[in-house]
Amino acid sequence: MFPQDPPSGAPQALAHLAASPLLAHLNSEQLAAVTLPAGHALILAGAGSGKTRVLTTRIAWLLQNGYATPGGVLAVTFTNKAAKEMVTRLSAMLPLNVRGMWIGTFHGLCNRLLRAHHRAAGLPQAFQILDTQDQLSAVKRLCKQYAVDDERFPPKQLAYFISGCKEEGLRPGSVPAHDSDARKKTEIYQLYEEQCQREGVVDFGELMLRSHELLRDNAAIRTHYQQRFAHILVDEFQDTSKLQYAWLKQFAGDTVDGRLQARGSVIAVGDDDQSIYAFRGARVGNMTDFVREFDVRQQIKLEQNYRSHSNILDSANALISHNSQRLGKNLRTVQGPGEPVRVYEAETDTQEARWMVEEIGQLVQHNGFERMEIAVLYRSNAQSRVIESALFNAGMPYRVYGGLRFFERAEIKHALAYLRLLENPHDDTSFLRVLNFPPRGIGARSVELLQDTARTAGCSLHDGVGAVAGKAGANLAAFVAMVRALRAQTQGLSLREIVEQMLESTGLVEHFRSEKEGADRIENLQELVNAAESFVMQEGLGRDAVALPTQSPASQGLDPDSPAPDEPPARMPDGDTGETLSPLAAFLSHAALEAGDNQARTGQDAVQLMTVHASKGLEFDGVFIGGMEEGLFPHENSANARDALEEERRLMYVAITRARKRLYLSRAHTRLLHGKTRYNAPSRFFDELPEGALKWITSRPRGWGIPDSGALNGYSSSAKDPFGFQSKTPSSPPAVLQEAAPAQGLRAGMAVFHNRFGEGRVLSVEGRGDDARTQVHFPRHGTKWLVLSIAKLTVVDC
DNA sequence: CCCGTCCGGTTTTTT
DNA sequence: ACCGGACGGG
Repeated sequence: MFPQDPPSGAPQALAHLAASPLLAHLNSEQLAAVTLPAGHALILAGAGSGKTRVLTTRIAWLLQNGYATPGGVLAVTFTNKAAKEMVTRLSAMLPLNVRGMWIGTFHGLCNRLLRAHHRAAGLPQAFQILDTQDQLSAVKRLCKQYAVDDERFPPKQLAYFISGCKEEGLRPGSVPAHDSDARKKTEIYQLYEEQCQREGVVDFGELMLRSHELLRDNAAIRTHYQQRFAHILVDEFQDTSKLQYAWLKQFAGDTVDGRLQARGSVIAVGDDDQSIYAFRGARVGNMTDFVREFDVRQQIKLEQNYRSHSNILDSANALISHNSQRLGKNLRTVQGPGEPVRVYEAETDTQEARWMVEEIGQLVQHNGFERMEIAVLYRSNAQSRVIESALFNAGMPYRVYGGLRFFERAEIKHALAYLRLLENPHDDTSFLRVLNFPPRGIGARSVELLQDTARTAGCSLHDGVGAVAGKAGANLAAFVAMVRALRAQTQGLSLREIVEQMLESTGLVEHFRSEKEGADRIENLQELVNAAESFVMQEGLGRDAVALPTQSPASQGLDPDSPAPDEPPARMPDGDTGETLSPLAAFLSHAALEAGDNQARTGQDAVQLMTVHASKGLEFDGVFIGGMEEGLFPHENSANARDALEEERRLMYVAITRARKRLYLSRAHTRLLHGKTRYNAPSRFFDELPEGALKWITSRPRGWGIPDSGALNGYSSSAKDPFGFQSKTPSSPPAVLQEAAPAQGLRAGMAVFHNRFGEGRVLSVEGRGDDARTQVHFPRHGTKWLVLSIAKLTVVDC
C-alpha cells in the first residue's frame, strides 16, 4: 500500500541530514519537506508521492530533535482511517507514546475540544452526536410539530440547508433572508437549533461550528491552544471547507487588522488535482488563501511518484493538463513505461462487464496478479450491478465497498438509542426511536399525546410522560420505568456488561429472535457487544490506547491521560486533563464519529469494486475504469459548468493514478440506465489522453469483420448495427455512418444542425419512435434535450 | 401492528 | 430497473 523506497538516497548536499535512520530513504523533495524550518508551508503532494510518509516523518523528526513536544503537535486529517494510519506509522517510528498529541479528524478533535470545554461551549458534558440520519429525523420531527408544509419544504432539503448554513459559519440570525422561502427556512433552522440545544445533541456541522465559535469568542481558551500547538499539520488540505479553514486559523493565531499573527507553524499538505469533494463543501481555494493569508514562504512539490509506470503517469499528466485552474505539478517516475493503457469498446454494458471478468481472470491466471490487487472503479454506484453479476456468474470472488456501515444499521441504531437514553433521558430523538421498539403497544396516538403534553409543558418527552393519563400513560410510564431500571442495573458494570444487560432488558435480541430475518441482526448486536468489549478509549480520535480489560467500575470513569511531562502548565481543562467522560459516553461518541467498516468483510482474496471517490488514497496493481462515456464520466450533471467538468477531470485523474502496473479503460455503446437503454458517446477524456500510451484492444477487427460478441444476446441495437463503431482512434468520430441504431440514424458523436441553435454535437440518443429524444450540445446555447418527432435536425457530419 | 402497494428519486460521501 | 419511504387496508 505504500510506495517502495526510492531507489537512491538523498543528494550529496543533504546527505548529512539523512544520517538519522528516520530520514533514510527519503528523496530530496521529501527530505526538504520533512526538515522544513519553522514557519508555514504548503506541500503539494502528488498522487503516490509518499505524502503520509512525509507527514509522519515530519512529526517524528520534530520530536526526535527536540523541536517539538508531543503536547505541541496538532495533526488533522479528514477520515478516521487516515488518522489511524498516521498514529500507527508514527508509533512504529518512535518509541514515544503518542498520547500527548492531538491527532485526529476535524470532527474528532472538535468533539475532544467541546467535551473539555463543554461549559464554555454551552453544552452538557455528555452531549450526544447526531449523524446524518439522526439529523434528518430530528428535522422531520420538528416539521411535524410545527406543521411545516413538507411539499414546499421537504425535510431533506431543510436538513441540507441547515448543514449548508453551518458549513458557511452562519447562525440563523445571520442567514441572509432574501425571500419568504429563505425566511421560513431560517425560522425552521432556528427552531432546530433550539430543539438540539434542549435535547443536548449536536450534529456534525455543529461540532465544527460550535468549536470554532468557542475559540473565536473565548480568548483565554484560544490563547491556551495557540500557545500549546506550535506545530499544526493538515492532511488533504484541498478537501477542507470554509469553516474548517477558519477553525484552523483560530488555532494558528489571532487576526489583527486583517493580518494573521500566527504563533505556531502550519503545514498544509494537499493536492489540488485530487480535489473531488467540492459538492460537499470542499474549497480548493483554501490553498491559495492559505498561501496569501499565512504569507507562506515555503512551497514544496512532491512530484516523484513511486507507484505507477510511466504510461499510466503520462496519461494522468496529459489528462489533468486540460484543467485551467491548477497550481501546477507534474508527476514523474523512474519506473519504465510498463504496459500500455488498454482501451476496450464494448457493445453493451453487459458485454463490458463480461470482458472485464475475462481480463481479470487472465491477470490472475497468467500474470500472477492477486485478486485483491485488482480494482474495478466506476463513476456511480448504479454501474456496479452489471459488473457484480458478471463476476458472480463467473464465480469470481469480489467485494463491493460502500453501503451501510456497521453503526448505521437499524438494529445497531436502536441499541445505541437505548444506551444514549441511559446517558441522557432527554434525548428525544433516541426516545422516539425506541419508545415502541420492540413493540410495546405505544402507537401513533399515544406518541402524539405525549408530544403535545411535552410541548405544552416545555419539557422533554421523558419528563412529559408523567402527565399523560390513562392506558397510554401507563404504557409510557412502563417504558420510562424500564429505562430507569436499566440505568440502575448497569451502575458500576463494565461497558461490555452494560451493553449485554441492555440487549437483555429491552428485549431487542428477543424481538429479533422471533423475526424470520433476524439472525443477521442478532449477529450484529453480538458484534456490538464485541465492539464494546474491545473499545479502545479514545479522547479525541486516532488515539488507540489499550483495549479495556475487564475494567474497574465504570463509575470511576476513564483513566485520564497522564499529562505529558512536557505539557505547558495549564490551569484549564484541555482535553487531556479535563473532566473525563464515562466509558459509555465515550463509546457513544466513538460510534457516532466513526461509523465503522462499510465493506462486506471477507477474508478471501477478492476483486475490489468501488466508486472512483471511494478509491482515493488506495492503489492497486490492476485497475479497470468502466463506463468511460459522455454523460456517465464526465457525468451529465457536470458536463456543462466548467468548474464541475474540471472536477470530473480530477476525478478521472484520481482514478488513473490508482494503478501501479495495469490500467484498463472501457466504454459501452449501449447501457441500461434507470430502466432505459442509453446510447452514449465515448468520454471526451479519451481525447485528452496521449495516444502513444494507449492500446485499443477492442476485439473487433479494424474495419470489416464479424463482431465477436455483438450478436450474442440478440440485442436489437446490435442486430441493426452489425459492425458497431470501428475500432479507431477516439479523437475523430467514426468514419463510416452505420445504419441507425435508435432513431433517424442519429448517433452520439454526430454533428447536427438545428434551425435555431445552429450546429451542435449529439451527446446521446434515447427512446424509440415518437418518444425518441436526443441530447445535443450547442456551443452557443448549451446542452438541450430535443424530441426527434418535433425538432428539426439535419445531420451535418458523421 | 404488519404487510402489501404505490410513488419518487436515482453522482459522487465523511464526519 | 430498483430501492426505500409513505400510506392504507386487514
